Amino acid sequence: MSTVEKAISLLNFFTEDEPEWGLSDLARQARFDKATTRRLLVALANSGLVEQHAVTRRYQLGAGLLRLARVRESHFPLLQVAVPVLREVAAATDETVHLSEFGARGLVTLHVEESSKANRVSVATGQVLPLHATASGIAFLAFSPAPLVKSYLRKPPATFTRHTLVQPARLIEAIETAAERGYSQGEQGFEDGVVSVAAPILGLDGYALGSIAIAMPLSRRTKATTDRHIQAVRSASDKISARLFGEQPSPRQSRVA
Amino acid sequence: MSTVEKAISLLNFFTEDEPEWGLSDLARQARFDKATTRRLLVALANSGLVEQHAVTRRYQLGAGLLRLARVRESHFPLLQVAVPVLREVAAATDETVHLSEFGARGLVTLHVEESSKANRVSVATGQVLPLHATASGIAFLAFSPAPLVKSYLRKPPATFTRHTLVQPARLIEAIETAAERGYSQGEQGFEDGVVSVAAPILGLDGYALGSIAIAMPLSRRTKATTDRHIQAVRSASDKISARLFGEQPSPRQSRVA
DNA sequence: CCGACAGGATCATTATTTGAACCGATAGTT
DNA sequence: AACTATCGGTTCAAATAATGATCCTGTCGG
Repeated sequence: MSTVEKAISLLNFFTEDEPEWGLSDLARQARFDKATTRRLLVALANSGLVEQHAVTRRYQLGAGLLRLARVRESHFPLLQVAVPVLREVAAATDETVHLSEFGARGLVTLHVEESSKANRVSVATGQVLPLHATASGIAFLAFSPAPLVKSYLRKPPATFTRHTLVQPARLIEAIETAAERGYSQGEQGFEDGVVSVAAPILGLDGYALGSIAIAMPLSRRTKATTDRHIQAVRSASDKISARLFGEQPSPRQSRVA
Repeated sequence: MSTVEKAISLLNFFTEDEPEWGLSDLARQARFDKATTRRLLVALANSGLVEQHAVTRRYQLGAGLLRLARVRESHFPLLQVAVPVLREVAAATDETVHLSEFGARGLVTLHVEESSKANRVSVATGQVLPLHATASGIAFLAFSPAPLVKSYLRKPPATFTRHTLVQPARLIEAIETAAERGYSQGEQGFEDGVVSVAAPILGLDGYALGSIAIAMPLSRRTKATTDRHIQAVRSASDKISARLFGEQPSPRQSRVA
């Protein structure tokens, strides 16, 4: 881990739930030396990525992030474009809808619109979704370049529930079905009692850059709702791609077999 | 400059106007060695702060920034709170309104609402405002801890126009007037032909954390508009503080003399 | 008054970063 | 077809920056 990566890894300890850290606390949590942690924080503070409260001496994320995030969004307005669409879908289905993007850390949840029902599926922003165990992941893989899929399949997949697909043959089957149909279905692969449908969000090159999914408790599933969700998730994904690029990218399914 | 600071400084080359960079270009611009630049970019990419386009090999800001910016905003929603207020002020005055926050780099412009008039003042987000030469800066200094003000006054101030206040005595006078009145007025101190009024945005500790300003071309100034702008900027600043903290912080003027 | 823990500073040791040179690929130019 | 100029990316000895045990100081609660 390079020094830079260490410094940035500190940023990831700041969350909605714990937006402020004291030096010693953070050092313990990150398992860095206190002096090291402090030097990294000072560097981050000099760059405006964190700020230190003058009185409490605690650290929090800095204003510099706002500018950077804004630049990113103005160049590639995924959130701006997708969030309203997610809202629509959430309103229409009243189930939890989430958007994820594939990046260095994996398939990361970027935004969640939760159902208003008491019995609902909760997903945390920032959470990394295992590709083989979630509908989002399968939808993503189904429209990814073959090398990426193959290299992912080489690693032994983690088991989360009794339903997690772990045999490569079954996984490949799921990916191919999703590639044919343009959407995927999750069957309690990540969490017991949760089912979901997902569609890829395609980039201009025709490969998936992320996915959108609707998740619901198994207890509420019926043929009718599933069908509606499939419709909703597919048209939402199309809408997002179209609004991002001004045109509909032509899909490039991965042929794994 | 630490390695971490170098890496983060690379991020600042990505702007609305130049959101993508090739390796060699960026290395030249940042005056780092190509190998160094690449290692830093790889570290940033591993952390999700930049992304590399698989085909063009060019780099752009990454999705990780969105999550971090969101955490920051949910903890301290300055933009969420202030932008609507700025919009109101801009609509009411039809002049350029801008918000700045004090951080490591200085007083940084966070958001701008521009006037709809053809002849208007333009301010760039991300721009650092010299404290002694702008209304925003004076308003900020007038409500800053005395040590900060004193250490700033020690440095010889830069001259931007014939009107820039550079004599310490005059500067102190301006700061004290602003502290008394609760707002400051800029008289072409930074740019010829531009006048502005600004008010501090107070933190819970009573010290300024930034400021809000209305800027207009000198040619449009009248006693009446100035008075309206002063009213507007003061009530906007109060509103922002109140919405941020749920109460009105009691101001702490700096006593410099 | 004391102990515990906080944030911060120091500096010899150590490990990471650095950059000139190099590679292979691509795109004009002659 | 050969030449040239770039590009992104890699290598490795030399140089520099990061590290962490230790110390300092202030604050809090008992």
